[in-house]
Amino acid sequence: MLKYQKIALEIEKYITVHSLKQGDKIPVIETLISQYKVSKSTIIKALNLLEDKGIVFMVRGSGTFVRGQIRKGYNNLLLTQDCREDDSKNPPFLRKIIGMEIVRAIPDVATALGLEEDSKVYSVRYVHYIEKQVLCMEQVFYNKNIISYLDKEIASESIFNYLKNILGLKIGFPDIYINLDKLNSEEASIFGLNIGDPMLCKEIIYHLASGQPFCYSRAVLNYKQAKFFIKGNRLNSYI
Amino acid sequence: MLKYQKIALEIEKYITVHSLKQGDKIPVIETLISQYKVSKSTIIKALNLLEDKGIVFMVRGSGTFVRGQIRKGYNNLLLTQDCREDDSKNPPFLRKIIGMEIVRAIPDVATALGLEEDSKVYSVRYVHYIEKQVLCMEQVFYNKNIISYLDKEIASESIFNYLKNILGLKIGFPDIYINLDKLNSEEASIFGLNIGDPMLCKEIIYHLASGQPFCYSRAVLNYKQAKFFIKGNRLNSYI
DNA sequence: CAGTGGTCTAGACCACGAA
DNA sequence: TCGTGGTCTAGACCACTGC
Repeated sequence: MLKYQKIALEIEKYITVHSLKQGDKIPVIETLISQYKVSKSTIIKALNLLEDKGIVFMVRGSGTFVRGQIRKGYNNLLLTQDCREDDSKNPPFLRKIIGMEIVRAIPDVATALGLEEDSKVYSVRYVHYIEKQVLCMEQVFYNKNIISYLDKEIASESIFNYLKNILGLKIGFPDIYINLDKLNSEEASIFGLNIGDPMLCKEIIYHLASGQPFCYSRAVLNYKQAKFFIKGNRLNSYI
Repeated sequence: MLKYQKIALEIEKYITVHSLKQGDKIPVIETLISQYKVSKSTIIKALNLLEDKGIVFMVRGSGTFVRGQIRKGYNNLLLTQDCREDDSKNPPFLRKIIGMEIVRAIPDVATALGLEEDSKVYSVRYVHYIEKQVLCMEQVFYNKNIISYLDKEIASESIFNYLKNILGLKIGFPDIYINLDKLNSEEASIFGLNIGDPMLCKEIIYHLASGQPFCYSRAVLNYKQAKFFIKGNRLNSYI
């Protein structure tokens, strides 16, 4: 683990153990330099990392401060393809595989993964539950040329860890798409909602570090649970 | 304008004028160093900026490459409180003020802006159109202690430019919240949709660079137009 | 093993906020 | 004016990709 990542983690821990709240100040850069015995750039890089994650904000001439918590019940839109973060404050989150097969890519899937139509892909279907209520139905496609082997056991755990640790793949960046529609009859019956009720469709295309897309996830979410937040940064403020 | 920002802009322009596509390589860092006559760190900072904006991705040992374009009809979720980016490829985007007044903050607004209940705030209501169709209804609240004067003329233009350039305020970071619901009768009639049809509610709390919230926007969007994308980065990939 | 991105350093100098 | 964050430099050294 790199120095600046490690320092970022420790500062994050510092904020937790001191129960710092929105607006509380964390030690100044000079202090952190002598505490961690690294150069100024390294400290700034660590703090920038925390700023990008929405944990602190830095004010020139004044200091570095803790950024506020988010409304209850909202989930980080950027973090996972899941519907809810699984932390101790929220009710437990459950995921079940309801099917895994090798299929031929339909046009949408082929486009997302940059493949020829009818190429072989793994298809894995999940249902996500929260307190026995259906939250989200997800279908995930993996490019079989890249992930040559997959089974139900691997798919039940963290596939991405398998890809990283066992296959040695390097995960890069996701493209995320959001749109709205009405539930069809099949979806409505699974969610226990009515036909025509709102639903949110969240599609994610994951790329390897090399830029090649390898995973396409399409999730349909129960509108009552589809609550998300994003902590923007300076970049996102150019109105 | 800072060196690294300027260089980032020029590289962005370079990509445009050379019509570079997904996966195309841009000049290596050494080349950019001698071209712009700056240090390596400055070039890397410029490229990191472009990477954060989702314009390029960098692969160690290999090079820096252009990141792909996004599906048509989808809008950047992070960029504005508006519903659609106003570029030449999309149909023109129109915004109309339908009311401006000074009101007392109701609890939701007071919480968002960190004010006492019943504090004075500006309320500005907009309707956003796309090709004569109603896209989005937005109500924006400004803390009157920070923005002491506002009028309809200013509110019709870019308020944020007014805040930056005339009032000298420094804009910081936004908190963005997304949730779904059904249209009520009033909303349905404005959109020309049916009661109970889906809608997306997008709330944004804008903070000054000092961390103080100064603006709270609540927008209700036509579900047929509520199509968004986000270009994630490495950070967003820890599944 | 050459080419390329990435980390880290030490230090000069700048820009901004608060007193 | 002083404390604090931010830019920029020059260069050493490291880590990964692809030939």
